Amino acid sequence: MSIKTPQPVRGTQDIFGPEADAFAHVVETFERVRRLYRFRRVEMPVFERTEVFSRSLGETTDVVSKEMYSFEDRGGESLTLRPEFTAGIARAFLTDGWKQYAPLKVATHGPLFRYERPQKGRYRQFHQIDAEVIGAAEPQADVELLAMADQLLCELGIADGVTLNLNTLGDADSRDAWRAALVEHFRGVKDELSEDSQERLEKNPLRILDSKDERDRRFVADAPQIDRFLSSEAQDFFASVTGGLDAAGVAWTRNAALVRGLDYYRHTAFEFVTDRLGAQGTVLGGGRYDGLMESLGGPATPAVGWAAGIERLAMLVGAQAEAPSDACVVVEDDALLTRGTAMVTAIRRAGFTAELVATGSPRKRFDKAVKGGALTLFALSQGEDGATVRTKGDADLLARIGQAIGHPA
RNA sequence: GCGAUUGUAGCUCAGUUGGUUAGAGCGCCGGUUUGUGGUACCGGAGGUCGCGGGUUCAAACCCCGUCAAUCGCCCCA
Repeated sequence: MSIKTPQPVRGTQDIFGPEADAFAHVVETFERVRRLYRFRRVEMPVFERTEVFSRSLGETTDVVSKEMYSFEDRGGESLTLRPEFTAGIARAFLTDGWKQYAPLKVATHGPLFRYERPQKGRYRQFHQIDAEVIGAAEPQADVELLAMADQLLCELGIADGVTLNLNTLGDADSRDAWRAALVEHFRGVKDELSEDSQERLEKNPLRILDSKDERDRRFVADAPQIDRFLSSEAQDFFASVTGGLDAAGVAWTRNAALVRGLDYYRHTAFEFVTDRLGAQGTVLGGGRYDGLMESLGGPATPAVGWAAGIERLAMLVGAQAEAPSDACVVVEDDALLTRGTAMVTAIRRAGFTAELVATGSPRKRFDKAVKGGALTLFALSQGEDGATVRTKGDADLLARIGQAIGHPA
């Protein structure tokens, strides 16, 4: 009587009907494209020891302290629901000896969990597709990965209005020098920056570059560029990536303000961005993370990868109209229910999609079936001279189904 | 963590300056009509107006709190 129905957990979603079909379409397209590029499928655990993520992300960041779903299991072990794929795959590469397969191209997809405030295209349980190349130091790996991403977006039909923003963070030395120059630059005008950016100056100065505040934008425009600090090796690497993209016919735009917060990122950083999703414009993002394996206690191992939110891709794809049923069997007289059951089963076994309508007022069942939108109808009714089957719909399909189930159309 | 907006039937929404028994469309259930037929009509079920206080003779409506959703900020692996 007074039992309260449990409400869904904040930030979770129940995906249904056309939206669920759009979701499935994204995953199916990803699976197909990933095979074209010969990326191998991996299935990963949904949870890991907390260190897998805390070591790779850095112990002190907000990300680790506030935005992970962590809990203790019965043995007192701290575990965490995966907030990303990369760290878990890197762990598996080390613990499962996948080095023997290097360079290893893998792809996966599934749910991820982040304790964040939900908003458009952002949920606490969300879903990503993911692709990684581990053990490949060459810029060709970056190019292949980006070409695959580009092809995926094209095949999903959402490439229009989506642009590939590309940047390089250089190697570790380049990056450190650039960072120091940025801090110096912004410290000079600290009082004129937004409150948020004054904080960022201490915690995460690179983030000032993509501040949305007008007060910051003026100073971002003439901030020092990474290019001035790139070693010649880093310049060569980036030139190879852009050259490869041009050769592959992948359009890109240089975005010198595109950064990554974590130190393990090196060289290539990229995001496919759209203006059609409000504040959550990044549709697919990734980069080269040559420094990650060492933070997990492994040997220096170059790697590059990307991930994309399935929900966001599905929103761009748009709700998919559900395919109509090939046939609908209508039982207009309850005496014919067994016959209707036999017929609908036969149709399905013959490989046609079919629905059975046999409930509610018999007189209204036919209308209900028509509204259901099936391509053909088989209506069973009891007349003066016994049971009759009336049909309606696409003549060719009626004939094929009729033949398959041994019933003349 | 912060801000804005929104919470009325299963869904989409009306609801006047606060005023009697809170409505419509769709959907659902039943009946009549039609009988190769997506029609039309009649009827029915379904709401503690998110929740809790307050103001008032009287609150869906005004005030406070709270919860939730949406969008944005922060953050973004």
